Amino acid sequence: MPAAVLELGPIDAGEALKSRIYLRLKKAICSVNIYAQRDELRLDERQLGEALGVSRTPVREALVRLEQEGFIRTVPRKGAFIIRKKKKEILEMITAWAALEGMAARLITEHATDDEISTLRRLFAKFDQGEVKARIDEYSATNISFHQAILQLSRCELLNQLAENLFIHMRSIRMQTIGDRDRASQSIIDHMHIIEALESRDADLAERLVREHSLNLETHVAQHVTFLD
Amino acid sequence: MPAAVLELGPIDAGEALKSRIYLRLKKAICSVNIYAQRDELRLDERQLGEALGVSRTPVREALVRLEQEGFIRTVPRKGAFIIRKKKKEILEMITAWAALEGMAARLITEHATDDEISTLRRLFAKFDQGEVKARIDEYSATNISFHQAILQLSRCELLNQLAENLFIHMRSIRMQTIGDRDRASQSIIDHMHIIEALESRDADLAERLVREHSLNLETHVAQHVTFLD
DNA sequence: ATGTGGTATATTGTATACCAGACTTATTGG
DNA sequence: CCAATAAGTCTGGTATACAATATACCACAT
Repeated sequence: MPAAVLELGPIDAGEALKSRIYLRLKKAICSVNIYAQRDELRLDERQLGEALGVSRTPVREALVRLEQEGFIRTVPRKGAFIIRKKKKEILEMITAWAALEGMAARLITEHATDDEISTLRRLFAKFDQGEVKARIDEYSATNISFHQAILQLSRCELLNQLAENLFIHMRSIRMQTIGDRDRASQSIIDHMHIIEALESRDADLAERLVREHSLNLETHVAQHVTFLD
Repeated sequence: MPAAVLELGPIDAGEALKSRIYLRLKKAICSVNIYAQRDELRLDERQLGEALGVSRTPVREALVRLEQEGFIRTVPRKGAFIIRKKKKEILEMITAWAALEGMAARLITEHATDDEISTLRRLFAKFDQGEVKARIDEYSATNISFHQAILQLSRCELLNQLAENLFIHMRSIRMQTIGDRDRASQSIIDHMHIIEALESRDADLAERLVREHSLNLETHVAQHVTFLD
């Protein structure tokens, strides 16, 4: 008598508690506007464990991960504090981001198909030039999608991952600066030039445009962002 | 009676146990030639704790950090295994490295003093062209110093840190490939061109030379390194 | 002989207990 | 009243105990 053959996917036994706690905490930390608080928020292990219904052990392991990623800072015998990034650090992140995304653009000119590149153009199809300012929130989301798409199309997992890690920290900055002056209008123009460079497979130009686009943000933040520090 | 004033360096009470364990394990992992082993090495928590004279708890927290940095992989209920990098992953690391170091070179042309740049040249003063092959180990060390110096002179802490993390994983690769063919001779020529570009404050040229130098390594690894996978 | 299933063992995941350092507060001496 | 010190509490660091699960081995049945 032959055994029955059932279609069974592997059960999700994995994802340990510590990983789920890590994700929960990360989301919670990212959604707190740290810069509105007067001083750095402390995370109490016992309190967190109680709130999540677990013991301190997995909470601590999640905290170690968050520390390693730069979200929190643990001071021996004092506790874990959500890090408030210094302006200098934000600027450095944008610099590193510029380097990574520039390389991604270069790779796209070498590896991506025309079809893939055309998806970038379609992202902005729903925006007419004039509309951008009116639908600023929607545009901000599209803007973020554009940059993530660049990284993904590079087909370089590591570039994507490194940039994503930086991006999480910069997310709030990006959203708060997109509305400044006429940055949104300029942004969409830059993006179109980048797309054109990618379409014409001009690696040097694409890299330069992407880099300069990011470094413009850096200059803007350096000059006009005041809520840091 | 005045208390005696003793010259005491600050005791290393700060650095928590988990951090010291982390460093020890990291060093140990890096010094193992993983690619010589037949299959992935497993790290036994209890055994490690016993060897270090501590309990499993701080060992586990060190392992979490190592996992997050990509040195090990922990499988639930099975343990922690030293990761053997795939060739594809090594190539991606070199790509990301090229992007970061290229940006560092660009920053140097903008921020570094002539004096700082001249320290790069002095690194190679002790090598005559012909000598390089003979003193290959010494040159390999100098080579590594050169690249680290580029990152440090950029004055961008983050670039330096990101690149350093990549570098640790690539260290063994770099040392094993420097001896191949006439890579060492070509290397020193490339380095001199890079230094010249930095001295003439040509940002675009310096970035390009640095990037191409790294991407040459990538091509070499892609073509000639066989002990991965 | 081989394959299936159960049990024993080893090892990780989680919880708890205990310790040490830091901050707070109260008390005492000036 | 102020300052300094000591005690108490709070919190993180570490160790240990307990639970869950994977692996290996062995017995039994086919």
